[in-house]
Amino acid sequence: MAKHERQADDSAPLAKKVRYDDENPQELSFLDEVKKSFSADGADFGQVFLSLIRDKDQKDDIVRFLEQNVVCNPVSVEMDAFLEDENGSTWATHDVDMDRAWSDVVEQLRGVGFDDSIIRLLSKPSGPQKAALCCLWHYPTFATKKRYFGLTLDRSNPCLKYQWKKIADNSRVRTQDTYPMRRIYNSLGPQWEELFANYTEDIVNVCHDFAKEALTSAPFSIVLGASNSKLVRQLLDGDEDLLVDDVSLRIPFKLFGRDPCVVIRDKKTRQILHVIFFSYHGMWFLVAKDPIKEVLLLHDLIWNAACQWSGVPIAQEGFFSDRQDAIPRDLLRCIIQLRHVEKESGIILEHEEGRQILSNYLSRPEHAEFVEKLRLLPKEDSLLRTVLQYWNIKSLATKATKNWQESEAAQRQRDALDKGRATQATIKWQDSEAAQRQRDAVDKGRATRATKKWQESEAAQRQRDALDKGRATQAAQRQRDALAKGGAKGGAKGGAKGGATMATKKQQESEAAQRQRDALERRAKWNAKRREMSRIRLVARLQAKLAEEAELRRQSEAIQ
DNA sequence: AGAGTCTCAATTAGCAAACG
DNA sequence: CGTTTGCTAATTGAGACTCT
Repeated sequence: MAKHERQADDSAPLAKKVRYDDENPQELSFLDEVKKSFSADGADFGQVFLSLIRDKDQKDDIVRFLEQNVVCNPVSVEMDAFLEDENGSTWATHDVDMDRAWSDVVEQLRGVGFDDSIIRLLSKPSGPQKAALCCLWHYPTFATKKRYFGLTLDRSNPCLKYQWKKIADNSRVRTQDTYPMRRIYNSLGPQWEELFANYTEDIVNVCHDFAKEALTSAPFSIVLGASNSKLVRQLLDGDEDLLVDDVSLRIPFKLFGRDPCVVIRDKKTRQILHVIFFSYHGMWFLVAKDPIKEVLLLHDLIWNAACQWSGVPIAQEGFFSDRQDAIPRDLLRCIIQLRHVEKESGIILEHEEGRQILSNYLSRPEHAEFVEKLRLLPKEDSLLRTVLQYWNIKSLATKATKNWQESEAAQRQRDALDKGRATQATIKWQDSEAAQRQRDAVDKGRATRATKKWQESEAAQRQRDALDKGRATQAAQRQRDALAKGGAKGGAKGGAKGGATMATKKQQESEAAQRQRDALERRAKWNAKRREMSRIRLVARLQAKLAEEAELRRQSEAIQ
């Protein structure tokens, strides 16, 4: 501790800061950073975005559109409260108009063949029916705490969490899935056909109508993901009364092959009715596609402008841009997440897709050898699991180094493991649910070994061999001991007199059975006592050890 | 003397934490 | 997530050991 303070007193960072302050009295704000990056201008994010628009008339139209009042019925409930209601049998209410619209959709889906087992997997839009901003996502997955009767703005899902964190208050935001059916994530999309066969078209139509209603009832929208980007243009292009007008921007890249903004006009009056932004899906921020700084900045700009114009408070102006350094760690979280889905569904992620997600990581020269091995992996084997195992090998290598073993982290782990063992040995822990689960597991293990399948398995054979080996070792040891003692002692064992007492009368038989039962009972009592004693000894041993180490630490600290 | 316990080995399953 | 260590308990069985 004192060391740290001394380091701080060395005032190296302080000196640097003073120098920095002298040269640069004002640190670059995030808005300035965005402006500089796109050579743009403006006093806020909305103005900066407008300054990027190439067509002057289009820009003026948008400015006129922005002067209109935003009509909205914000919700007044806690929008994530539904996550706590684990056994609810219907969807949480945010807004009565939305409830009406939603039950209508549910009825339509029921009408085209959905039964209750599928209905409960539907995810209802969050927020008001009449919203200032609409965030349109693609479809919900099983990566959630609330799989039945869930809502779209679900912060227990890694992707939706991005919206939850970016936006401080979603009460004016309608967050909706184009396809509200919970499906296992797949690169090919939801694949309705396999589930709904002949009804697919009807179902898709219901979803599309609802999605279109969401977009056309809000003045501003953010549409997420490549599939949605294509679909939304299609839906609105197909409307006779509407005109989709691309907004050309002065930026050096495209999103989904286009500019990330369109305005929707009334075909007759050419008046702007909606402004729609396109954004990468949350998954894009999770995986290690090389995150070009400008793309991240543009996402912040789009979301900030959309929020500003619709009167929605932003939590972090630079939320997407600031994530850059977090990507390596998030890649692992992402893989764990995907592996979780694999295990749950039993469906293995396509190797090609996995390679894409990992492309950044795998392209590093130190992994070349591993990449070669990965190429040979049979396609029915999980790529994710293989990668995790690879990571695990590296983790073991680290732990095998003297450096790690002597580190504080290693000491922390040793202490923690001791502490864990001590808690497991306490009476309190043994009464806990975890202990019960463990006991159940022991039973389960026993049951497994009782099966014919296990007994005929290779593992069982290995066990039998090991037992034989153990016995042989013991026999050899005995022989050596006997020889060492001089051999004379080895006595005649008692003869086999078992058969002689074979009962001839029923009474004798029952008495023998009784004796046997008594013996078993006595044995059980003894066992229990023995377990209790060993438990007490263990607790004492561990506590003594912990106390000893604590004392040592105390002493060494005192010396320092 | 006889009842009860312990020993060797590997395996089942779970828990406590750490790392990648 | 997957893997590690060292603990919980049980199983196999024969022989040695301990307690009553």
